[in-house]
Amino acid sequence: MSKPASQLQTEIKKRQAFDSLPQEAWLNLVRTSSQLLIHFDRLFATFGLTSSQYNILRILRGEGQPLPILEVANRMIVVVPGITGLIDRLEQVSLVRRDRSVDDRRVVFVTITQTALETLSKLDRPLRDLHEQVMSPLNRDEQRQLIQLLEKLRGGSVGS
Amino acid sequence: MSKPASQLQTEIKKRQAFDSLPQEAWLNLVRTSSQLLIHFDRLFATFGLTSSQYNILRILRGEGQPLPILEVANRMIVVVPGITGLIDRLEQVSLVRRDRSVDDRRVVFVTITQTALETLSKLDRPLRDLHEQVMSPLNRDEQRQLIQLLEKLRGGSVGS
DNA sequence: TGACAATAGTTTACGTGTAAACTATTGAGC
DNA sequence: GCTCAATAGTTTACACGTAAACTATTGTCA
Repeated sequence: MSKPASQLQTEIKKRQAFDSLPQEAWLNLVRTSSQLLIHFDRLFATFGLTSSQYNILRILRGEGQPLPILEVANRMIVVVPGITGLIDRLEQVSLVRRDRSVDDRRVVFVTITQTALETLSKLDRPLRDLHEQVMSPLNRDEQRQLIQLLEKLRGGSVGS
Repeated sequence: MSKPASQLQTEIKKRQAFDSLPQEAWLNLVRTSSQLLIHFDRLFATFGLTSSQYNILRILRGEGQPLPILEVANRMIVVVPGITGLIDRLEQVSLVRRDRSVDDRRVVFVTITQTALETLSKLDRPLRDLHEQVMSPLNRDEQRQLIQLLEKLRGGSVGS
């Protein structure tokens, strides 16, 4: 029985050591992300939103004008068919509007409503605070280091 | 118009810079994890499994003996009600078996089947290779650095 | 102009994650 | 021995994410 080799290993009560260093890195990545995500989901929930819904609204606000549905989908990590239901639900609670384009009747523009803009502005501050909070275990240098490692990781080898 | 400040910023066609460093770190984390996850999902899919299903089977194999359902749930990140359906589906395709305990008739033990063990063993090598592959943009020192940063991040400030 | 490929979006079907309410069984205290 | 809280699991209801098949519209090219 060797001493507990790593934090993650202890957390998940794993008996053996990790199969490999890459595996340990990978599991740490997934676990950290999913664990911190919970806090953001909760914040959004207090405003009656989900993460995905918030992301859509944020994209629309950032753009400042109506966007075709598929363009919204492209800017999310979301796959095409999923976007329909998301927009449906946002439309039901009047956070966005759908408008068929006159130029090309295939495309549907999505417009953010005033209500949604107000909700978003109420969310800005708490969200920013939460970012600070979850990242607070790392100082600014470490945060920059992390960013650099993740960018390198994403940029490399495995396409798309 | 300032020059593109970061890779992620370019990827998501964001106009403004990030609101803050913690936000940038956070978004990098989520995006990296979800992006790499795709590759693992695909590998599991070629064996007719999902990530969650694989995780359950792996836990059962690691344990070497039947486990109560809630114990399995605890070792996953999964919330209690979710586990029922997962086990249901695995049972339908004969990868696990359910056995009600005789000592305490409330608890249900889950047992991994021989078929599942064989599937898992076929998966071991390709999975290990995939771990290597997705992590290959980082050398071993960088992987260790990443692990250390993530552990520090997870260990800090935000409870639960 | 008439067939046909490409594009935008929706529908359907399935697996999963979350929360809340519910059933069955057990154990503890009186 | 009976009541009652706690524990193990399931059910239900809803929001996604993914893939495949489908509709509607447009553009191309002969």
